[in-house]
Amino acid sequence: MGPPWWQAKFRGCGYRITIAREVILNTLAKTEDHLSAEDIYNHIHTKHPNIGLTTIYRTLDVLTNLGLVYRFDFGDKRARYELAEGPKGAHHHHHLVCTGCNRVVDYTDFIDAEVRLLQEIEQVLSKKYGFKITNHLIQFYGLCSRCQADG
Amino acid sequence: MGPPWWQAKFRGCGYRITIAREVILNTLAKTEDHLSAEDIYNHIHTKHPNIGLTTIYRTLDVLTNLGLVYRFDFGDKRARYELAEGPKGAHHHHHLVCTGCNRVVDYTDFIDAEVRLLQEIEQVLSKKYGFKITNHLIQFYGLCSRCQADG
DNA sequence: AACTTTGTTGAAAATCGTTTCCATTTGAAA
DNA sequence: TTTCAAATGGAAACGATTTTCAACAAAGTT
Repeated sequence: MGPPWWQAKFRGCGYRITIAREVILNTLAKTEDHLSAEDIYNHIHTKHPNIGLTTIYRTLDVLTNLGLVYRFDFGDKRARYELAEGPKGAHHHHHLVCTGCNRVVDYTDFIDAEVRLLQEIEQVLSKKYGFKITNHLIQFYGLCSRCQADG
Repeated sequence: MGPPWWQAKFRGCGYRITIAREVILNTLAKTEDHLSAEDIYNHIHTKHPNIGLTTIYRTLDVLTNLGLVYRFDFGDKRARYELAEGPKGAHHHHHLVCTGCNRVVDYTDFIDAEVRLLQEIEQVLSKKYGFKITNHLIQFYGLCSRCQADG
């Protein structure tokens, strides 16, 4: 197998491939969670004490701009990141967010119907408002069973 | 006509009706824009120099918790607020956000289809994940015509 | 009317995720 | 290797939002 799948995309944009970037990307690839910049820092720090938090923020910016990573806001005042689907990346999903404890559930139910409708809408909106639509966001908010119980 | 429609909801929760709250609510009711806390402060400040920014933040919290106001994040690092539909409030809509200039377009196209699908999904997700769903968010992101032109 | 309880307020200070600055290091093309 | 823009870490700056705290005001209670 050749070099990691994302390196091509990297080179094409004048970006360099560095250890920090590789480590950060791998961290995101290996988790199911929705990590914040600091989460990533903590995951990495033992093995790579020389990678600073600033670099993580900068790298996440780059990755987001490249479309390799999605940035989310789940209401807990910090950005959270998720690998966009790569070759064998996670399947497309949306989020169900608990407003009580900020837990996030990924769901794929109805994804097809959602995406189908979204594409239809995108087409209409593009034309009507002259937007070039690149992305969409769907999230549901509510209370998870535990938070309902806690009152 | 009786007292403003929202006062009932207010009293029922032990909240008091104050000038600040009335002014802030009226400001939101009179605009088409998506105002930030500071925007509201600026709108108000000439006529009500005694209403501080802190009060605005606090009031917006209260209004959001009461469900009278929705809080949005359009990616410009500050919360923006919009009156929830009241008696003759704005009709239900979703947002189209320009990632270039952060302009926001309200659209109502397909709203019925969107809401219908969302309700279906909500029902399934509620059951499957034990969530009590209270809210949803749909947004499209892209470049407005002006920002496309600017390259 | 005086008192009490409790919600509300403004100003200033604190918080905290994120960015910026800047001197130094590093990747990769020539 | 030489070269040079890109990338980095640490410290300082930023900026929206929250917290603190003492003063205030609205309803109820005597």
